[in-house]
Amino acid sequence: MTQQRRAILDAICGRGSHPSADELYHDLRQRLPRISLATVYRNLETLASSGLVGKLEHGCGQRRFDGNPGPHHHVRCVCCGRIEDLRQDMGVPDAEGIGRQLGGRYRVVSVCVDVLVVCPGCQ
Amino acid sequence: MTQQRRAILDAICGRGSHPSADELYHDLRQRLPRISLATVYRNLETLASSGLVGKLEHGCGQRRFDGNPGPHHHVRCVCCGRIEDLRQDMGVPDAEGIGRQLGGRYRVVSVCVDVLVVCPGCQ
DNA sequence: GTGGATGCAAATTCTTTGCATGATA
DNA sequence: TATCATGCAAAGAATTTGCATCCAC
Repeated sequence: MTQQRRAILDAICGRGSHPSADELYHDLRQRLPRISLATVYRNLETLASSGLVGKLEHGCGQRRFDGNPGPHHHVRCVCCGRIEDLRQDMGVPDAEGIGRQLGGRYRVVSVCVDVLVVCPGCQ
Repeated sequence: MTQQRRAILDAICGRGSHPSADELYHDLRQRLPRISLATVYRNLETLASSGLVGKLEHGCGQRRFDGNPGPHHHVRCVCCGRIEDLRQDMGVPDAEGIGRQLGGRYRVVSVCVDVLVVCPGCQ
């Protein structure tokens, strides 16, 4: 756990939002002016594969990361691109429930729900 | 509706899978050797915005397109990357149901569910 | 000291755009 | 004929990789 990796983890958890690698990079440079974008990408990948952060592939061209690695869903505004966590499960079955419905041939890793909306600010 | 656009629509509907722009491009060159990748991208965008095909942003780095534009969910294998349609709704509330639960402040456009699995072939 | 992590730059990959030409209605 | 679509090539954007150096254990 290098100071860069810790700073990246702090930055992503401290934000509470769903930043892109580039946004994190610009934030981090205030604390660590010599940090490189490659380090941000490499550490996000490392942190994601060890389950400490989540990776969102739903964006328009650019990947977002999530300081909350637990299972939860997202609301994404199709106008401004902002992503928010969905607190309740909204009645969506969890991985086990979906797995049962699929009949056991698949091992279900996770269930990702993305609710595309026009948010109040964009209407 | 040019012959290129029709060929692209045929190719994506005829496949039944969820090809990337590049896969479609290579398929199409057998019929239209002079077609360009830019034309494929432009037409997929056009077809998607007129609702004739679906766009999947969930892939790893590369966008996939869907010949079935209606609302339905997907199963994606985290090993081989294959995407399949999920026929049943699996008990997931539809856009209206989610909209009600969100309390009316958001206009819900669609609900995308991605079930990440290890498929039978990859286990 | 050793192995993994870093910074930098270059390379890759996917996608979009500019522009002259060609096809369509 | 006027308009929109195409092919080609170049540009752009996001991400990854090669490599020498540096840091943590």
